[in-house]
Amino acid sequence: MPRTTIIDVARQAGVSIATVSRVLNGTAPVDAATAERVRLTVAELSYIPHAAARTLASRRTNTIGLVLPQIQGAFFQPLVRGVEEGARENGFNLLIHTTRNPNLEHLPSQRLAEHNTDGLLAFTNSLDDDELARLEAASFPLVLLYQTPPAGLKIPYVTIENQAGARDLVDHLIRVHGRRRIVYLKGPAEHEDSEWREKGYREALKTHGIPFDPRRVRTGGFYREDVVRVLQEIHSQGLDFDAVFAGDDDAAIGAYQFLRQSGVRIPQDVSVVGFDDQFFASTLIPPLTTVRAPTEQVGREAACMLVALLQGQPVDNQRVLPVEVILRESCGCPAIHNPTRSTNEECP
Amino acid sequence: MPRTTIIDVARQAGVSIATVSRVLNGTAPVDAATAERVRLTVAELSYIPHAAARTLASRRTNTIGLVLPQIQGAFFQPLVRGVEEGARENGFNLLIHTTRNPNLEHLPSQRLAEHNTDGLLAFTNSLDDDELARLEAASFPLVLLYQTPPAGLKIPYVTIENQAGARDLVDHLIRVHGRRRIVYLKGPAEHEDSEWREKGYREALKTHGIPFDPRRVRTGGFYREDVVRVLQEIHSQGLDFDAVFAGDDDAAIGAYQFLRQSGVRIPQDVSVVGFDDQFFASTLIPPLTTVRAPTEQVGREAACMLVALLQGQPVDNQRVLPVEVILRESCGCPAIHNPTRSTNEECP
DNA sequence: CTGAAAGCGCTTACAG
DNA sequence: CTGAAAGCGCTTACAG
Repeated sequence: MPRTTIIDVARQAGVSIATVSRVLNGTAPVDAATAERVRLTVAELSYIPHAAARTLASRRTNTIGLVLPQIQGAFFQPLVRGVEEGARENGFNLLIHTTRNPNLEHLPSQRLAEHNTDGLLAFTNSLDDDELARLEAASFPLVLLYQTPPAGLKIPYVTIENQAGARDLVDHLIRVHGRRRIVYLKGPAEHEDSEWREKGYREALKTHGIPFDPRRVRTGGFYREDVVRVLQEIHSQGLDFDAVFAGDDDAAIGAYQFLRQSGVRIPQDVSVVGFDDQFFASTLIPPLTTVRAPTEQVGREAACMLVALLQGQPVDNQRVLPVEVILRESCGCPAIHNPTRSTNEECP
Repeated sequence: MPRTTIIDVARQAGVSIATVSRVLNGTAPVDAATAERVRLTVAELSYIPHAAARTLASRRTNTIGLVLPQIQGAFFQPLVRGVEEGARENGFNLLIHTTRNPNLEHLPSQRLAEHNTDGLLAFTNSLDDDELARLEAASFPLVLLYQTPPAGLKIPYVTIENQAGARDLVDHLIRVHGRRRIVYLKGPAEHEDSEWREKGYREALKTHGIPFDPRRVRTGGFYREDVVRVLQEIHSQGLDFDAVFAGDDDAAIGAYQFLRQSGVRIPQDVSVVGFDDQFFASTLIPPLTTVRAPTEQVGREAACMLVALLQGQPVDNQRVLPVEVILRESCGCPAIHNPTRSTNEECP
C-alpha cells in the first residue's frame, strides 16, 4: 500500500500542498481555520512527512554530527548523553562517528560533514587541523569539544577549567597532606586537557616552592594498563613518590592496582587522585578524591551552541565550564559518612 | 560553494548520470573502461552521493530500526553493539528508538517503521501485539529479539536457550551443592525470558524430586533495588532459602547486597547465581556463577536476518542460540586460579 | 493568506 | 552497454 503523502493531506483538506507544508513547518502565516483543518487531516491520516524528501527539498538535514574516538567508557557516556539531549531538545537528530572503530571505514569527515549533517561537533584530535581549516573555509558550522581551535582558525569551543581544577587538587595534596613528590600521569601527546592540567600541577608546585621534576610527569595516563606499566617503570627506576595524580578516574584504578599489588597503602603511603568524578569514583576502595567535571553539561552546551550557530544566532567563541574538587579518602582525608559529596577544599 | 553532484561527475567523465549511478551501485553492466573513468572522476571530485536523494529516488532508506526499552546497562550494551555491527557489516545504518526514554515523544513505531527504516528489530515488549500485527499485515520486514511472535503472526525471531540454561544452572545447585530451597526471581510479568527460565527451574526441581513452592518464585528480579526489597519481604515472611537464582547478573548484585547486610555468607550459607555472564560477573566478590548468554551474537544475528529479509533471501523463522553454565564461586564451587573461564558442568 | 510550479539529487523503467 | 526522462515527496521563491 502506497505511503500517505502531503498530496493526500492537501486533497482531503481541500488546500494546496504548499499550505500543508506551511502549517506543518510554521514557515508562513496560514488562516487559523484552514490550519486547524489541515492539522485534523494530518492526524486523521496519520501523516508523517518523509524525512528524506524534506532534507532534499530544504537542503537541511536537521542533523548534527559528533566525531569522537569512541563512545564507550565512563568518560564518553555522559558526554554523548549530553550531546544527545542537547540535540534532541532542539529538534535535531544526532549522527555519531567514532574514529577508533576499526570496523568503520575511515572517512575524512566529509560524508558526515557535508552530506549528512548541518554542522559538526568535534572532540579533541578527532579531526586534524587541515580538515578543520577546510571545513571552516567552507563555512561549515563547527564546535570543538575540549579543544581550542588551531592557530588562525576561529571556531567556537567548549571545555572545562582543567588548569584550575588540577591546581586546586594538587594544592590540596601538598597543603593538607604534605605530599611533595607527586607523580602526574598525562594523556596522549597532543591531548590538550592534559597540557592544561600539567600547567595547574606546576602552578601548585610553584606556589609551595616545590621544584618541578620532569621525571615525575609521564605519558600514558588514560588507560589502566598503561598506568600500571608506567608506575612499574617509575618504581624500577628507583624514583619514589608519595602521590599519584592520574589522567582520569579510570586511570586511577590502574594506580590502585599497581599500589595494591606492591603492598603500598592508599592513602597512608601514597595518595591517589583522579579527574572527572566518573560514576564509580565514590565506590572505589578507598573512595577516590578527584575533580568533578561537568562532562554531560559540556556535551549539552556544545550541542546548543552548534544549534544556535545553525540558526544564525550569535554564539560565544568559547565556553569554559567550572569544575570542583571532590574530597574523599584516597588523598588522605577522613571518611565522611554523610553521602553528600563534599565541595570543600579543606578536609571535611 | 555548491555541492558536487552526480551531474558534475557525469559531465567530467563524459557520460550520463544514469551511467554514473550504475557504476556506483553496480546495478547494471557498464563497460569496464567507462566504469574506470567514472570511478576516477568520482575520486578526483571527492564525490559523495547525497543520502537523502538516494533514499527518495530508490524508496529505500538503507537503514534498519531497533526498538528497545533502553540502551544503557550491562545487558543492552552488547546487544546494541551486536546489532550495530551486524547492520554495518551489511552496509546498513542503524536507527535506535528507546521506549523508556521520557525525553522522547512517544511514537507508535510508525515514524521509525514506515518512513525512516526499511525494517525493524523489536525487543521483547517494545511493540505491542496490535502494532506487530499491523506491521506484519503491511508486510513490513520485522525480526523479534528475545520474543516469540504473538499468536497468529509469523515473524522470525532470535532468542537464546533460556530454559536449558536455567535448568542446568539449577540442576548444578541441587546436585553438586545440595541446595533445595532455591528462590527464583523473575523479571516483569510478561517477560518471556523469565517464563522460559522458570520452566527450566521447575524442570530441575522435578528431576530431583523437589516439590515446587510458588512462594519461592517472585517478580522483581531485573533491578537491584527490587531484588533487595523482594528478598527482604521473603525474609520477613519467615521463608528460608539456601540459594538465589537472580533474574540476571545485575540483579544478583542486589542479592549480594541484601545477604551481605544481613550477615549471610555467600556461598557458605546461601548460593547466588545469575544469568547472562555480564562483563563484571567474574569481578564480583565472590565471582558469580551464571549462564553465559551470547547477547552480542543475538544482536548481530538478528540484524543479519533482517537484512536477508530485506534482500528477499529466505530466512529461518527462528534462531535459538545456545548458552553455557559458567561455574565460579558464588554457587559454592572452589576458586579457580586459572583465569580461563570454566565450561564444565561439574565444579572444576 | 494561498496556489502553481520549479527544483532538491538521485534511481530506474523504458527504449535503443 | 548507454542515455533521456519521469518521478521519489517535499520546500520555497514567485505571483497574486
